[in-house]
Amino acid sequence: MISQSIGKLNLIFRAAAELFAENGIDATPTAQIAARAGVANGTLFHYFMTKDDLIRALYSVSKKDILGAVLADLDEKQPFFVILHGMREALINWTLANPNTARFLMQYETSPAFLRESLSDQLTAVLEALIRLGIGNGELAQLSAEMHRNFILAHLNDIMKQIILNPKLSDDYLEASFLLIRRALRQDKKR
Amino acid sequence: MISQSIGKLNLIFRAAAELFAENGIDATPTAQIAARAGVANGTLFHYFMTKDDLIRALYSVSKKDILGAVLADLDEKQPFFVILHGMREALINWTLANPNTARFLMQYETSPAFLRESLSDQLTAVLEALIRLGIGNGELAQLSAEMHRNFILAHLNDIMKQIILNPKLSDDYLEASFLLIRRALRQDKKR
Amino acid sequence: MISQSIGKLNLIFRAAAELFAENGIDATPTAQIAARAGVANGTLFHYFMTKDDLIRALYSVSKKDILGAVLADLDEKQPFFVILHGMREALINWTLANPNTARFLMQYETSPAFLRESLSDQLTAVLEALIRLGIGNGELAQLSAEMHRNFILAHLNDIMKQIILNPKLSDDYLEASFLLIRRALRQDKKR
Amino acid sequence: MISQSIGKLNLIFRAAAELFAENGIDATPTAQIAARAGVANGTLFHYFMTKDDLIRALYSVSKKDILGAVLADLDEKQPFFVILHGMREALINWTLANPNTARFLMQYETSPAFLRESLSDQLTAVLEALIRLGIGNGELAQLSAEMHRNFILAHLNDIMKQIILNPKLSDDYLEASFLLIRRALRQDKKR
DNA sequence: CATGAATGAGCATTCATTCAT
DNA sequence: GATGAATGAATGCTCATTCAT
Repeated sequence: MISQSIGKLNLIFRAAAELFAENGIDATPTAQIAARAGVANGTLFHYFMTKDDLIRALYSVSKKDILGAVLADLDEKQPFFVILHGMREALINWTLANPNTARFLMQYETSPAFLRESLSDQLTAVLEALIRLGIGNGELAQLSAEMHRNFILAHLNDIMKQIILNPKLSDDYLEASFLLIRRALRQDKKR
Repeated sequence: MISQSIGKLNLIFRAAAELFAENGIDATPTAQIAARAGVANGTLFHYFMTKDDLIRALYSVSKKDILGAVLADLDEKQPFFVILHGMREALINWTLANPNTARFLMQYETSPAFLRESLSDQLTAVLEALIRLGIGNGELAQLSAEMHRNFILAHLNDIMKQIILNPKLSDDYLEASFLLIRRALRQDKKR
Repeated sequence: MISQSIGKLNLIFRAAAELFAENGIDATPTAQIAARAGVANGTLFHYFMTKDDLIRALYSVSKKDILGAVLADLDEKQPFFVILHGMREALINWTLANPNTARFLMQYETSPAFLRESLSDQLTAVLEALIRLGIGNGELAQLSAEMHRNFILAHLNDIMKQIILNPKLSDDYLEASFLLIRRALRQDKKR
Repeated sequence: MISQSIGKLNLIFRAAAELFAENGIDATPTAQIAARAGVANGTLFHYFMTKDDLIRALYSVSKKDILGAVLADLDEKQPFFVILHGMREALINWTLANPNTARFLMQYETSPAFLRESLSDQLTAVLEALIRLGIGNGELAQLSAEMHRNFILAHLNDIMKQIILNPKLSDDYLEASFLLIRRALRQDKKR
């Protein structure tokens, strides 16, 4: 057994994401997760005290992963829509590479348990900072940063959902839809 | 027994919507639904053969209700954005009046069970028809009806979610956000 | 509605016998019996206070019916084996005509509830009387009436089971098997 | 834990046989079986996926046991009726030693679920082979092996039932009843 | 008599969690 | 750490029985 060990913990995470995506979080027994991960039933509870712990840990790890991907290589010197386009592209690629995790995230963030927390994440903060810059330098319309942010987040969320339902979404469609965002948010050329 | 009978079936529907919204669909035992509805446990299964049947029936009824509200009083003679604005207003009012049902709908439509069906509803059809008219008479940009439709549905979905999280969302905010949609989709004045 | 009424009670009896034979006594819900009988659920409990009452009543009626058939036209003047052959023939015909009731009887008489009673019926009595006559006049072997009786009852029971499993049992087989009984029980010709 | 462990599985089998014999298969809740076996409710379902699985497994095990007992020490060199007598004795002893299992077997083999299968077991096969030998060497009457077999099986079944109802059945009775079988089946001395 | 909606105790089964090995 | 047998509280569902109409 030289080193094929991905680590049981990661095997569990992977199995959980798969099964949560396929059958739903509540509909997935821990025994099934352990089985697909190839570990014993009890092993899962060595890593996570409760099933809920596993869910929250998976959420935390996944969120960090997706944010890392979206916020990487972010060059604040670029124009706003160039940055946004890059972020969106990163999001799309991550979703294509991690469809199960994406589906798990969408599912979890709609659950009553999660909505009660309704935490604002790092993306919100970065986005708002960029938006303020964009409004300041005349790229974006004179609207509240909140409005811009919500609009953008709604779009990103929607794109993610569409990718999940149809991974072969054409580049043409994606580019055209980005144009709509741009038209909505940019400062009017004249006056 | 003067006449306070809303009917046990509706009591069950109401109780289910409440509890599903509060605690989640899977986290709600049928016994709890029956208790809150004020009926015996077995009565629930007199109306619905399984818990899943109840869920689907509630979804079906709720969907019909929300669509009825949104598509009522629809005057096709009006300009596109006037119609759209009216539909959005109806949606907002319905959501404010039926917050539990709204939360149930959002939850159910994210579930793997539902995504497998991924049915397109009456709203999709009506919207596409209106969009074609709008494109035809120059109100809307020369983009695919599909693109317009997805953009609008994403917005409506987002507004609904925001209303649920914050029912006191200001009219100013709502009007401004509608403007963004309009800017994105309208035909550019000048060529 | 001139007179097609077989009477709800008999409809219930018939439906119960059918379903008990098909699926087992315990596996048959009263609701199903009522449904097949074409009466309302509650109606069944107008005729029988409990399901158990229905079962016992059906047993009582069925037992009377089968005994009536087997003991009819019994001519005590005839030789023992002629009488026995006639009784067996009546039993076979009754079983062929009432397969469901026959299956119900066999099922019920094996149930722990019934075995606790272990009542001896009219057939036992009649048989023992005939046996004593047969022993007396030299037709039957000099064995206890109990032994003869058990032997005969075991055979009748077995024939009934075989008819149920295979209604087309040939006459040749039946006649040959009767010969075996006769050989077993008759008085040896020579001393 | 010195060694009194009979194994939970066997504890469950034993408890099930007892309760099935006492109260009937359908009338026995799994919770009661688990309780009498001294294990937790869930443990039963660790060994058997469903109650029906438990029933079938108990039947399979019991049938193997009784057949093992009846077919052991079978010396084909002996005359037919000596062999048959030995088999019957083994059956009687097994029934006396395992009354609960015996009652369970009789109950189960009368159930509609079982009758649908109506499998012929190893005993049938062995018996038929012996019968053919017996017919061949002139011990048995010139009748079909099927007829002999059914006659014998009916008798064995009846003896088992009598033992269950009255374990103190006298040896005299048993021997006399065996004589009847012999008279029925043996080849007539004189041509 | 007849109905069938309503009841609730009872049951099979599930599953997160524990723990001795 | 790792295992998986064992646990028992929780849950969906069944069904004999009741009763108002």
